[in-house]
Amino acid sequence: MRCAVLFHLLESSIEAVVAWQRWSGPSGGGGQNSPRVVHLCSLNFSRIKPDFRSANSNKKEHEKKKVKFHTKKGLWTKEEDRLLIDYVKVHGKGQWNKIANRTGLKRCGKSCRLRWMNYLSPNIKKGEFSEEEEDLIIRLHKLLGNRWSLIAKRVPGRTDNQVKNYWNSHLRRKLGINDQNEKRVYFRQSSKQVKAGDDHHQAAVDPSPGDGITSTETIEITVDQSTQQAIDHRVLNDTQESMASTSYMTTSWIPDADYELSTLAMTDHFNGYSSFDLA
DNA sequence: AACCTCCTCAACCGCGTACAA
DNA sequence: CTTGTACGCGGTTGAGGAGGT
Repeated sequence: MRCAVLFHLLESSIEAVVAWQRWSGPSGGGGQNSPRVVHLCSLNFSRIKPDFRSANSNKKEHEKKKVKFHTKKGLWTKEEDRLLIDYVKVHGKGQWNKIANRTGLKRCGKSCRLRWMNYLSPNIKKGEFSEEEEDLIIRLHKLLGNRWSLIAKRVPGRTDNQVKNYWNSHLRRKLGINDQNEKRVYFRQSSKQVKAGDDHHQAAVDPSPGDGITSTETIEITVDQSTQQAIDHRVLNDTQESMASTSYMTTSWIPDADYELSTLAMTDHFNGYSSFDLA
């Protein structure tokens, strides 16, 4: 019994760390996607530039205005698609900003990339989501939250945009989630900081559909110091074990995505099924 | 048939990091 | 170190279609 509780707390702790990573980034949403790295024991902020936004904003405004006069917006026509497909056949993916010059297509590079990645690429599966895909998305979302790119990487043939849209239009309603009553669970730790410099020791965890918590409930779990140390120790050991066969151990730096997929495997283990089923 | 409402999803937007010059 | 460019991500928007009245 005590063991089961410990595992539960351990799982919660892992999810809290993942959630904190997700929630602690600079506001605006974009920063959590690129290959950010986290330190195994102490999270390191040195790679995050303090005020990069202001440095870039003027330049980007200028860029935006410049582009606005020349680029077309809105839905793509078949002819535009054909031009883009022909371009990729010849030049491959990348260099999206050069497409306009090379093909006469009046679209910005960003738009071209998006069109290819989300629609034209032959690897994309179209049509209805299967029950297996749906189940997979639900489970992955439970663990990773709105990290659509990470989720999409584990749903073959589906793009982050497809997964995101499917979640927002189908699964949210199916699971009874809406903006007003999205569940948010808080873990309070009495003696151990989850987040560097955070005196309140709180980490918000994404809503977990189907976990039996009603929509308006808030759960607070208080963990005493010794228990927390045991959890920390166990988390560290298990994480290191899971990484033991990889080169990550040589530096103890882990790419963000791999860290989370490792976490996924661990939590799957505690849930009673293997993450290999997910692939 | 006309109008309205709701839903879906492709596309846009803002912001982030990486990297080369 | 700064600047410019490229690329990637999540949140949001809005056109267009479906269904109801």
